[in-house]
Amino acid sequence: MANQNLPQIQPDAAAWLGRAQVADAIPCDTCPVRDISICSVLPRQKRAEFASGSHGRRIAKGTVIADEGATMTQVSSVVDGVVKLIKSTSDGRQQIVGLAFPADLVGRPFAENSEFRVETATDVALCSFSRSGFERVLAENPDVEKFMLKAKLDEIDKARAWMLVLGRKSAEERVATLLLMLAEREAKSIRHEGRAPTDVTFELPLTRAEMGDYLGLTLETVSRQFSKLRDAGLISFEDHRDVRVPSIARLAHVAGD
Amino acid sequence: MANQNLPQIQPDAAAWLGRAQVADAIPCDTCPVRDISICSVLPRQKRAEFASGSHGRRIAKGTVIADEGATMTQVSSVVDGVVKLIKSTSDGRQQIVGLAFPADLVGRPFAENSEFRVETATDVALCSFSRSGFERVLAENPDVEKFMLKAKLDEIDKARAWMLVLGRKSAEERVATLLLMLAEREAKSIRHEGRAPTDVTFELPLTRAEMGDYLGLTLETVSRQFSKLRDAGLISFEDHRDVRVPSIARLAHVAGD
DNA sequence: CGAGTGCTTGAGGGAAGTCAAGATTGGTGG
DNA sequence: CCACCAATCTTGACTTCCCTCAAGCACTCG
Repeated sequence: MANQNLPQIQPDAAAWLGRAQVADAIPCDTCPVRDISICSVLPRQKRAEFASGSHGRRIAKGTVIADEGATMTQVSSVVDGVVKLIKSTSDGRQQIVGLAFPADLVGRPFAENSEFRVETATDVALCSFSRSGFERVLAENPDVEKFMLKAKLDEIDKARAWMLVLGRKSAEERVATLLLMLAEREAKSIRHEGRAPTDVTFELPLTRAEMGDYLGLTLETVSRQFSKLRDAGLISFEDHRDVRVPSIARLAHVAGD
Repeated sequence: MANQNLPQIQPDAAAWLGRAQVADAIPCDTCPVRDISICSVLPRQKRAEFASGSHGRRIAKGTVIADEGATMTQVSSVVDGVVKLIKSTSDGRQQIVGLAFPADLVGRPFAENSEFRVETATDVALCSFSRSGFERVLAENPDVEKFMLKAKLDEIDKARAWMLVLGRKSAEERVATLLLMLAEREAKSIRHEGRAPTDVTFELPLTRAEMGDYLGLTLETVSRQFSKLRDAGLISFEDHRDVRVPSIARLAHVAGD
């Protein structure tokens, strides 16, 4: 019960930002999510403000953007990487209650404090508004508000779908469900010419411990289920981080629902 | 694993509506949620349309308003009673992924089909728009859209908070968390003169099986935990449905987070 | 090359699930 | 009004799945 993967030390973001290979921010016109993120409905001038001098600014893996219960003054769009939303009990158990992928928004308009810890799972690129600035944009641009409402309605559906995973699925089904979600995301992202592939290879954005925290399992159970799925031929590994899913359909079958 | 509380037969709503004690709908001007529901920002004329000739129309307990995956043409505000949102696996396991209380909205604008089954847990009173009508109201009334966005942002926070319950809490903590939620709701509702009480008595809106489905437990485990909490003096029963919580604070302590 | 981090695997235990039997309650019809 | 039936709830005995604790391996980075 008093288990879990306690908060890790947070690296020095400033130092990280100085590292050569990540110094460059992503400009709007080559932004990978410019057509599907909130920017697609943002007036040109507001978009410039959103990116606020540092289009797609880089944040190191493991950086805590906001603590649970703490003030959060920014609303951001994820341009690249994965962000974790984490809730904890007083005795240190923690649960990842959401993941934000590119084009998703993190931050909470109309509320002073964050309901959960917001922490980068990978190196991340963000575009940010101040919360008040974002609220002003919402009030002045009906299209933006409608976009946000639709996005949040989708987010609720996804959160509720995950409640079925946490409440009723076996360890094997949970792990398969997560892999399926990542595999489908990957398949969709590479459906350039023609249809989406059924055989995909991708890098896991989370450690075993993080996957446990997302799935309501321990890291050992996650590891065991990976081995089981590997032995059953449903997945294979290059190394611990790179997975191949030869048949998304077969994986979906194991995932349950 | 292949457990769970299968769908019950749905009573004849028409017959039910004919019953004497429930024939009367609730008119707007005595509506218990007129100041806090979406009606508080709805123009007078739209409000009349929302209630559409049958202000606070009555629906029998156990009625399925929409099936998982089926078309849902209405968006409704709960005036009285409790509505369950249920997701299922193919083999019949089910999870209540949300409860809608008075002033909450049920239904999904901007989507044809419902992501989950929507079913009344108690006798319920509703006000409804057609989905298309509701979308029009949203487009034409920025205040309404803003109200909806804020409501949905709160709903996401609540759904995420519940993910911590499902992913990381023990059976005892889960049951205590549910009781705490209901007790706090009750305390808030009767804080007429002065402050909210710390000792409350209320009727459980769900059966043991339904509570199990909400908490990711079996009905037997829910029952056992009730007995345990009773023996510990944290709750007491009039009968199986009426609970007294003598100290909300003590219950909150057991609930964890 | 040693320390740190992340991952895997094994052995054992415990919390919750499953199966089963009764008790209680509430609704219905005689 | 009472008797019966179905639904709901409680409790017990047993089982199982996942957690806990522990050891060891692989890879990366000073």
